[in-house]
Amino acid sequence: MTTIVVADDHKIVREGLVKLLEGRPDFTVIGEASDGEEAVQMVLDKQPDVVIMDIWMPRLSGIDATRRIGKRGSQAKILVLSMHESRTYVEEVLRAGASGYIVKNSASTDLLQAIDAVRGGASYLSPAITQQVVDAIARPGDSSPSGVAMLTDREREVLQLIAEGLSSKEIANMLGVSLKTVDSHRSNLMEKLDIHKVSGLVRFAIRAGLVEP
Amino acid sequence: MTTIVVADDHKIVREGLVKLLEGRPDFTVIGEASDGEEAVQMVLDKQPDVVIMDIWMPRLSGIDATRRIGKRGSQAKILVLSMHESRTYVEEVLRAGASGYIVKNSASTDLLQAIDAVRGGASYLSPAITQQVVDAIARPGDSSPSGVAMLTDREREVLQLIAEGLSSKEIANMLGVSLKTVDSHRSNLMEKLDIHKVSGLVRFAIRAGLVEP
DNA sequence: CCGGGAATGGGGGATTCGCCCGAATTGAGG
DNA sequence: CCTCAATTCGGGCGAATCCCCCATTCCCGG
Repeated sequence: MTTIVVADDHKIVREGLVKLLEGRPDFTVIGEASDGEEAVQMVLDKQPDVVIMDIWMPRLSGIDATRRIGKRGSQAKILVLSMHESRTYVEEVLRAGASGYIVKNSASTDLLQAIDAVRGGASYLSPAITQQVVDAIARPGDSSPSGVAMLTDREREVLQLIAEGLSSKEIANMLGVSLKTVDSHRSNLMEKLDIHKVSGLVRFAIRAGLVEP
Repeated sequence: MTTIVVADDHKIVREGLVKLLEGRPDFTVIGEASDGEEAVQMVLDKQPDVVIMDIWMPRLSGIDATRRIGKRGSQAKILVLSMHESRTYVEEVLRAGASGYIVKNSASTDLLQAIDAVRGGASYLSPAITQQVVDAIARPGDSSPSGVAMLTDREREVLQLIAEGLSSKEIANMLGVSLKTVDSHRSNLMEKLDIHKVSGLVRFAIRAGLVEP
């Protein structure tokens, strides 16, 4: 028996995934989350065997959620679901602690196969991206994917929320911290990225895969 | 004999195009422009038969430049060159008055063929995107390209420059108008699009194809 | 010929941003 | 144990943004 949590901001996608998973009697979906924060809470609460995590999510990206879950000591295996095949995402995701990366183009049988793989402690990467990962390993020198790696978890979160259009005050309320703290993070990440305008931050966040265009 | 103006912000691309065009003795490149403003001036000045126009350009996008050239009564046929194959761009471009749309992936023979076509008063669309245009025509109901159509030329320019990271003051200097005028345009376009944050404007401009991510 | 949209310009004010200065706490790692 | 990075929070200030109000000029279409 394998217990599963599904995290995706699109309800229809979630429902479709659940339907797919119901095809396997030994799979049980024990929870659904519609954003990163909710996913983290749910995983820590219900301790599933596997988490199917969308990479794009409001409030907290799938990458950050993955990072947090790992940091809190959960044993849940995380399988990241993405519509993109570019190398930068894959590296970020794996560095964040995910066990698998599967593109949304994959066949449903691939998804089931991927779940079995990560459940058993193995890794799973979609065929479409394995080659790119191999390429990345082949030349580890240029490991500056886009600059996101320079940022801390909190800074990445703040950057994402800025790019989503929230003001510092709104971000402060959402994260439950002071306006001044958000302002510090904003200053620090601007310094690190050497981008000093909102417009530049938004474009960077899009390129880095933190928000949708 | 066909006279041609080439407009592209990348020097190497321009030079490559010129080399390609030199293969045809009946083609003469009579000018090169590195941005939209320069392209408009040059076309009005030299009255070429055909303009090869990149869709991405600083100061003034290829779409806006096309729209202006048509408005000034020039008889030049405009062939838009783009690296993107998505439908929204094509619609915008054709609505702006271009005679052709060719993707940068095309073979050089296709480019020459396209020039001949527009020179003769015909239209040319890259094979890769014709199907998408047919689809768009098949269901004319959803003719809400993205909202850019609601904006005036000037507003689109200002939006592009905002998304490129310029402040209102810098935009005013670049366009040679008052800060207050830019501020007016900014307010008006935000009202029209119902987007009241810089981050939202940047994402919109990227989706609309005005700036690169 | 006249209305209206577009572009131009201006005053003023509330709010936010960007950056300067500072400091306390916490936790991971040498 | 001690250090350092991360995170938290504050005060203040100049600049920029955003949103009102307003006017003039020009040009296009009815």
